Amino acid sequence: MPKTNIRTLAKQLGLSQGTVSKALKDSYEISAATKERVMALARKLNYVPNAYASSLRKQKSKTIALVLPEVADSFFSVAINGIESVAQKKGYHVLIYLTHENFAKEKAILNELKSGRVDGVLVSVARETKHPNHISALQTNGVPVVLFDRVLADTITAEVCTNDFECGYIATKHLIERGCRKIAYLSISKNLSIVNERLEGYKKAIREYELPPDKDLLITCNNSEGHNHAAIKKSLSSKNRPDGILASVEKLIITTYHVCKALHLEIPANVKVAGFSILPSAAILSPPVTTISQPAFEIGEAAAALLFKILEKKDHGPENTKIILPSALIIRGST
Amino acid sequence: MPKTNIRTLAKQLGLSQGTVSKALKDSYEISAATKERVMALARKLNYVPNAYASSLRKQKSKTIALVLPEVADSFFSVAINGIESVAQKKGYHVLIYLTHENFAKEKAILNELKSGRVDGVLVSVARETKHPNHISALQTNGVPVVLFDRVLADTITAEVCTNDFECGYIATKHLIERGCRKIAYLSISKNLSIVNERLEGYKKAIREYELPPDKDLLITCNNSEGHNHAAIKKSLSSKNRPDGILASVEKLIITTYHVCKALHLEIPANVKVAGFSILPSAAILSPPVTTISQPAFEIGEAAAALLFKILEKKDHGPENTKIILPSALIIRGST
DNA sequence: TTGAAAGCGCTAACAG
DNA sequence: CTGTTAGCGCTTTCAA
Repeated sequence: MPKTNIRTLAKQLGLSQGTVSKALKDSYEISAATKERVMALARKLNYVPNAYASSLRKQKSKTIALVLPEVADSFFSVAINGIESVAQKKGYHVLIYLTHENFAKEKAILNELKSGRVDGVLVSVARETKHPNHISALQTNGVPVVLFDRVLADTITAEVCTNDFECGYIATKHLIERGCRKIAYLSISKNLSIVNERLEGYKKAIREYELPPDKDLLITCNNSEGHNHAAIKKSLSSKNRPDGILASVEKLIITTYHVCKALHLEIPANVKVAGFSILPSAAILSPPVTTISQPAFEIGEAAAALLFKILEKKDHGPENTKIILPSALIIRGST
Repeated sequence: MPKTNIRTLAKQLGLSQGTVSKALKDSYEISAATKERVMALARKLNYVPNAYASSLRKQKSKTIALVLPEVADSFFSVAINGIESVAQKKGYHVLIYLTHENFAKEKAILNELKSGRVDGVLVSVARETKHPNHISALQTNGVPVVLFDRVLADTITAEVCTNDFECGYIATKHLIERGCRKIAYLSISKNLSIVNERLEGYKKAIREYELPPDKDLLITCNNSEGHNHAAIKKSLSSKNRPDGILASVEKLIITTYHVCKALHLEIPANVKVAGFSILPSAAILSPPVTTISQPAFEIGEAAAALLFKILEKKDHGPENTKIILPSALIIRGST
């Protein structure tokens, strides 16, 4: 069965391609009767327009790309929902790419996206990413970019993120007020601005309460579960072990719990734990973990909405808009 | 800056479009010298081929679609990783669509995918989906489909899933051996074959141990967290409350834990809980939850690999292959 | 209100 | 080894 295309329809109806094309999109130029005939046959033959022919001709793809470090993280899974819901409403398709926190891969992916395959791109950068050059390169090619959550410092890109500095501060303050004096901060990157914002908030609280700053309390984790487990274990086994832990991402909370379990350290008696996360199981962990809970769905939604705003050029110069949505500290048993 | 395309390159090099095209794909017909010149200019002008022009011409898109009920579930997030890793290796792009368990949406999405936008489709069906008609329709249109995890009974589609019947049986048997006599099964659908397979395994164990079958113990949940919470709560509050619970999907485990907490029911003393899940936090819940752990990454990988096999028509008739990967019962504190 | 024709950027068959 | 040419299926002037 040969695919039915516009030509097939046109031939069978004794019309020209152009007329059929216009009829299919309900153009005002076409008579109601003709439209009816065209629609009827299209339905009958189950005509589906070829997406790429149309994209090629119109130079737009009705597709956006979503570039993520990973997907097995509650934040990102929920953010995808927000993004997808907006895209679906707009009739857009979503290409998903995972960088696995790898900068080279991220760069390669963004470079490929210059191909006209997408009209715009949403990015949450990898932990290894330091410079925005690959992002600017894409923008220079006429593909708008919106960063979300994992944004880059000092870029002129549109961005949606949360109040990381403030949350780092509030969470640390909370730990201090619950009696912690040696609070470890678990980072996943030395350069990621979001992680550093949280760290700066942490430092501000430390300063404010005049706790001794301690380099050993700043633990840089990475993408290897084994490495992270070892690093946290080392810290929690040391003589000078921390009595509080602030995890900058979800998986580090889980690793910390595992380490505490292995070392028979009681949470919160021996060490208090808080972290950035929207784990649905946060409240039923043993003990329930205090979290800084990000509005993941809303961030995804806002990022997608902003991208469409740029695509539709409604607003004047939304290319540099920065949107900040607030997170909330949810205190539970671990602190 | 106008986009550089093949014509631009050809003009600047004094070559024909055809030659440039061939040179770019390293065709044996082209001299090394010419290739060098073409490549050099392409690099210099940062030439990126237009994906849609090529797709239109070759009638293939180097793109697959991934149609999922949801993404905020450990199983699906990890499966995406498996799928994406295979796709990336093959140089394919991945379009992601969420049905939110809604059949009409699933149908609409699959219908759209007849547009030539993708070369193949991976589907895990919605809880509402009963018939495979919309899937066959896509296949009839020449788009191969592979179902994974949430497969459909009695289809002639390629499928990758796990040994659900056996796992339902083993998990139920385990609960019985730990002393349960009234085991509730939490379903998310009356028609989903995967859920029913698990249920049949459950029933087999019940029969084998001659426990009284009880309709009230079969609790059908749905997509509404509120409804599920209420249904489970009602059951666990009843006089005849179950002493064991088998949850057919991850989120129902979490809901069950929340309900037990609210009702002050001790797990495992008052009620034992097990469920299908690969929650990374399973071991640090309070108490750690016994799970039937599916090889999510491998399932995703296998599904994608099977799809590519079909696309490449290597094998003879893989269109009807059924692959079953085994899950494992991981016994923890909740039972 | 409809038709004719050009062309989006690329590929592939065929000719030279 | 390189060039010419004819589309892939659709949209969009412009003409009728």
